[in-house]
Amino acid sequence: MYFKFGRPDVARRLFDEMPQRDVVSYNTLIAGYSNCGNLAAAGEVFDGMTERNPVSWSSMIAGHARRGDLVSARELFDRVPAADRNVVCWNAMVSGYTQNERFSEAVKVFQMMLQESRTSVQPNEVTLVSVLSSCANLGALDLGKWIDGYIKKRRMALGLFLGNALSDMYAKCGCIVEAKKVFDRMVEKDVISWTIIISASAMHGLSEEAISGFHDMLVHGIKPNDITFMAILAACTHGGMVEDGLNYFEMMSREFGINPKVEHYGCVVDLLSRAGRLSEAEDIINSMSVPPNVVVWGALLGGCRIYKDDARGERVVRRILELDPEHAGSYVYLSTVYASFGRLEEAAKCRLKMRENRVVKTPGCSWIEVDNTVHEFFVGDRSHPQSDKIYSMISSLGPRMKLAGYVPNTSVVSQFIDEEEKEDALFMHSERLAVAFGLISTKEGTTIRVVKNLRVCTDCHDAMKIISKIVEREIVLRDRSRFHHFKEGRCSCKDYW
DNA sequence: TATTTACTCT
Repeated sequence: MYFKFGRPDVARRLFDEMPQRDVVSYNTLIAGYSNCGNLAAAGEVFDGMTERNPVSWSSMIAGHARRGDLVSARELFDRVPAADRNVVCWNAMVSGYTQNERFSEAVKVFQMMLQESRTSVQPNEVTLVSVLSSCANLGALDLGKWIDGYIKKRRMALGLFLGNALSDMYAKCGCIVEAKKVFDRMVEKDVISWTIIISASAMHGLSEEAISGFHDMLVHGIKPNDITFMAILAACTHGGMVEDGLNYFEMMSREFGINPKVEHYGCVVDLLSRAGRLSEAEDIINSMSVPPNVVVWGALLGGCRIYKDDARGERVVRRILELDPEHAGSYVYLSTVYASFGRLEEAAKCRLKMRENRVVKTPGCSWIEVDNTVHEFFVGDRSHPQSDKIYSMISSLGPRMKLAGYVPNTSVVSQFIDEEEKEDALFMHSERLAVAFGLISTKEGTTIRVVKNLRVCTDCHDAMKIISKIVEREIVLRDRSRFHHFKEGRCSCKDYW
């Protein structure tokens, strides 16, 4: 109780004054310290215990995981005596990885658990919710489907948590129909269930469905929250429905009393910027009720890049670098703009600054699930065991793609861009590697599903359209914010993204 | 006394 009031000192005094202390009193103290992030104190108490139970262990594991220290969490987990390693200990480890975006590790631990669980513990709802969340992030549809089967086999109830996690997994793995089926099967639905469906429609470019989902939700008496509005704004952005988006943005505070956060401004600025309404977007930033962050300015910068508004772009970059001198996107943008004008000296200065400030770009990474295994590819990756086959598949596609009308993006700019960019151009983008691997390792005609950590570039987007046509395969590519369904030379996003 | 779902830009 005193921990909840932010008074660990009082809690500790009470503990020290107790006439006798059992394992429960120790555990309470550990949980208290660990909840308020004081792992040093928690560890001291833990180390001093003569007798521990699963509660002591899981509190410690969860405490470290919450602070992002997965190494310590895992060390503790590996030290848990077999007799104490109950389902909550496993869950603390799986959810620890999930919450720290270490999705593959979460899946690995879950698979370890299944190995052991034949004799001892069985996964429960909490385990499955965490693993499903990891599957959703990884786009691991096979494992997700397996878990769906497991839920059915064990006749587990589809409560709010499990139903939402399952529905979201299907949505993020590209199966929006399945996601809706799960949603329909759920007896009880909350704001999260509805938000998942709205956001799923948005991700798949089904703006109308997202909007009708929003209104259905209101009819069912569920109040939208701030995240629901993020989903509906994203739907408008992906569909290019600017006026609708602006209306929902206004409705949010006027009708639902939700004050826009910096995230909502991010959505609206993105909405306007992608549609080319750059000065309106800039006006919004300059009149925001909360200070704009790098994300908001970054959304406007994206618009400046698409619509080649260099003057505004320069202004925006200056604001971004004030907030984050290491903002990689700004430097890349600047060097491209300078180079396109032939201002090579400025471009070179820009590269120098990047090096001085140790700017690190997030490397492009894509992954594909084949036979229950997630295969990961980075830009220009040659580390995959089947690398030779992958690259020869790509080369063999080349001439066929050109015949079908594919023109690689060899604009003048590419000669002047910085070294890293050049590497990108020379090496293969990760999504092509993943798709090529899919082509050589799956049956003819099956859909290829790839997930990418960044947005797909125009060149790869063109390439994917052509590939889908010449190999007669559907390619489903999930990028950072949405799905592209490539089929017969076309993309579901209608080239607006 | 311990563990669980949706989230803006590059």
